[in-house]
Parts: sequence; C-alpha cells; structure tokens
Amino acid sequence: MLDIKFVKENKELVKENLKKKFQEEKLPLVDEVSEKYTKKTTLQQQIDDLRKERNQTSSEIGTLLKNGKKEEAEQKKERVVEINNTLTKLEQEKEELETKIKEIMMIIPQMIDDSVPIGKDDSENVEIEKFGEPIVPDYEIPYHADICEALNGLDKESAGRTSGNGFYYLMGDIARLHSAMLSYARDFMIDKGFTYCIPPFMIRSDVVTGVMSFAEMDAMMYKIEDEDLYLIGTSEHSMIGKFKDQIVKEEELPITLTSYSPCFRKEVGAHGIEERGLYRVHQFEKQEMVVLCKPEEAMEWYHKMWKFTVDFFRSLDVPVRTLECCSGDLADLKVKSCDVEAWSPRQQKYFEVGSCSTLGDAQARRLSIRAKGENGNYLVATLNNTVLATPRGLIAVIENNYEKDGSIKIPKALRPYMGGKEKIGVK
RNA sequence: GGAGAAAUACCCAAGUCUGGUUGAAGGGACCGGUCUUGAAAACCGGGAGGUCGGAAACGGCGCGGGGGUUCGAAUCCCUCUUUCUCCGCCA
Repeated sequence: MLDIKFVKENKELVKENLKKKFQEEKLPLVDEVSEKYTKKTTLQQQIDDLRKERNQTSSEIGTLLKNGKKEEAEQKKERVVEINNTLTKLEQEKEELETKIKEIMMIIPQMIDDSVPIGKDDSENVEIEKFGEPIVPDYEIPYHADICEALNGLDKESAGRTSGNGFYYLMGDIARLHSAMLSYARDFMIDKGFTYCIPPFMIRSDVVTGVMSFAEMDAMMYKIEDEDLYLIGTSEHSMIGKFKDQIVKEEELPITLTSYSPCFRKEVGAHGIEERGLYRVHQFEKQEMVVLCKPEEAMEWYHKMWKFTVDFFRSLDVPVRTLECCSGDLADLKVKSCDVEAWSPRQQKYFEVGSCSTLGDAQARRLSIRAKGENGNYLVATLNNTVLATPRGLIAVIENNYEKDGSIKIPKALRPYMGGKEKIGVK
C-alpha cells in the first residue's frame, strides 16, 4: 500500500510502475483516487470547521446555563442541532469517499525497486547466482515419497483416512530428521543474533486482512468455525501482527526475529495438492525470519537475509540457486523478492524452498507500525524470509544425500540433532 | 465456561457516583541548574505532553476498540477486547 499523498504527487511514476507490472487496467485508478483525495481533504476541512463551531457553542451553553440565562442557551442549542444535521451528511459523504479511496489504494501495488527485472510472469524470473555444484549421481534417485516409504518414514494412506488428501504421517527416522532440521534452523538463526519466537498459531480476522489481500485470504486461510480465528499460513502473519498499531522505539531497530510455527494452507487455486508426495501439502512447519528496520536499511537486510538461507542449505550440502522475481510475478505488496531454490538431483532442476521479500513500508502502512525518531514518527520497513520450510526442505536433504544403497547420509550439521547418527536407512 | 473488579498519556496515578474552560490534578522519568573530586541522593528551575491536517498560527480527533444518549461525554447506556481475583475444567 502506497502513501496517498505520494500517489497524488507522483502520478506518472505510479503509472509507470503499473506498466512495469503489466497491470494497465489499473491505470485510470491513479487519477480517480487523486481526485477523490482532493475532494476528501476539502470535505474534512468543512467538517473540522463545523466541529469547531459546535465545540465552542456547546461550551458557551454551559456557561449560560450556569448563569441562569436559559433562553439564550436554548437558542444556541438550536444552532448546534443544525450543525449536527449538516455534519451527519458531510461525514457520511466523507466516509464513502474514504472507503472508496482505501479500496483503490489496496490494489495499487507497491513501487518496485529499480533493480527488479521486468517480466510478465514467473517464466521470466531471473537466475541470479548458483551456490554449490548441482551434482547428478550415476545412480537413479527415486521419488522422495518412495524413499521415505521404503524407510517406513511416511504414511500418506492413513493420513488420507484421518484428514484427507494433503496430509501425512512422518514416522521414525524421517520424522526425526524433519524435527532435526527445524531445530538446526532455529539454532542457526539464533547464532546470527535473531530472537527466537513461538507465536500464536491462530489469529483474528483484523490481523489477517492487515497482512494479506482478500484474494490471498480465501485461497490460503482455514477459518475456525464459530470463532473469529484463522489458522496461520505462515508465522510472518502473527509476527507482523504483533506490531499492529504500535510505535516502536527507534533504538530498538532493527528488530530481528526468527519464528517457528506450523503453517496451514488450503492451497485453493495454486497448483493443487500433490497426490503422492510432500511437496505441496495442507500442513507444514517453518522456521522464518522477520525483520523490522529503518527504511534506508531495508535493502541491506534483504541481501543479508536471503544469504542466510543460502548458507543454511549449503551447510546441509544442498546446492541452491537464487531466482529473482520479475516485476509481473512480484506480489503487489512487495518491493523486491527472490526465491531460494534447492537442487533436485532426481528432476535435475531447482525447486523452491524459500522466499525472501522486502515489502518496504507497505505492511507497516496497512497495520500502522511506526518508529519514534528524533524528527517524528515514521513507518518501518518489514521483511520476511524462509529459513526452512519442511517437509519441502526435507525433500532437498533426502534427495541430495541419497546413497546408492538406499540409505540417507545425515549432513554433519544435523548429526547432533539425530543422536549422532551418520546415516539412516542402513540395512 | 461461571462470578466479580479493572483499562486514563513513556510509567505510576487523580478525576467517573453528582456530564460543561479537563490537554486532562499529582508523581516518576526527561532537560537545565545548585551541591559534589565525580556520581548518586537532595533541592531549585523548565518545557513538552497522544495523534492527524498545517510552513506556522491554529484546528480536528482523542482517556482500551466500536456504537448510542445529549446542545455538550474520560464521566451515562449498549457492545466487543484485554488484564486481574475467585470457582469450574484441563496438557
């Protein structure tokens, strides 16, 4: 969400940004919203003037009544009633304008960074850099679900009976490896100086609408029946919501948090739930990083953050690459975003395991998250990035450490979390 | 889940019964000074108080959120949320 004043004063820039994002259909909204804002400002002035008169007159009535001048007071009362009638009308008009302005502002996208490559959709995303050699072993790597099942580590059939498609039981060493990765991811980020958090896994609707669009909400969020509560799709939702309507002290910035949560997603639309595997499921677990910082430091943090994820996967011997999101694929709230993708030796291509984004002040404006500086308050920048989302991350480790004999080598970093085991699935 | 109490500015805290110069007493913190080798303590002095518009003057909103009554609401009514105490239930 942009600042309405910025839009009004930089119409051409905003329009250019829309073109870059291939959203030409929204071009007329820029002029429309600017006009509505001008009207609203005038209306506000009228309303303020009338309120001023009402406040003054009312206090005069008080004085008159004290002095026993009842008739004069009655006259003034009539005037205030008149003012109130006019006010009701004007206020209603203003409210309608405001609603419309907000509606439009919610769909005018954030100004993207100059460095974002221009492209229509995800097919035009740009590979930035590869880390580690994408090795294709001379033996065949089976499908990850088959590997897990062969080790008695996955039961999708039972999960289908208890919960339906898109759920899973992880069992034994595979389940342990899954938890080991999360514990390691947690400690990895704590070592980087981030504060570990466990947030609420359910949030109210006002927080939900603060962090995502209605379309996203319908496609992603599970609602609890008869309660104003939603299961979170990522801990980012709770973590950003934590600061709703807050003014943080400038000296507390940057706020660097790493949060764990299960994540629940309906995955309506998207590409659907994967029948056999663990790649796209209704429930997964994630170690996330969330940063609130001064606006001028956002880009520096953005680059630091995706590098943490790269380092994390490299420490598990997983080759990765970064893929920059092009203008057309960038969600409307984002300034710049890239995916970290892990190498799949089976498919011989990279697949998404994390996503790093800077949203500039977009979320902060929606949720009113400000910092108190020497020269007044300002909106903070918000960023988020995946450290590890698993079972997706688990797939990457399993495929890249699969041995010819059907066992899985445990990367050194995970061994302390696996009771020292160097391999699982040894016959 | 039941019963009661409460929510006032950065923090503590008056005011709410009895509606009217209440931006909202009083502290603390903060800033300046005296004293001190320095600090603390004590004492003296000081401005600002949240937020929005405005260059400013000034003005609007604002006493947990929303709504209502009234010429006028921190104060009365409704509703929601949160916190505390007690009971119940439970990892």
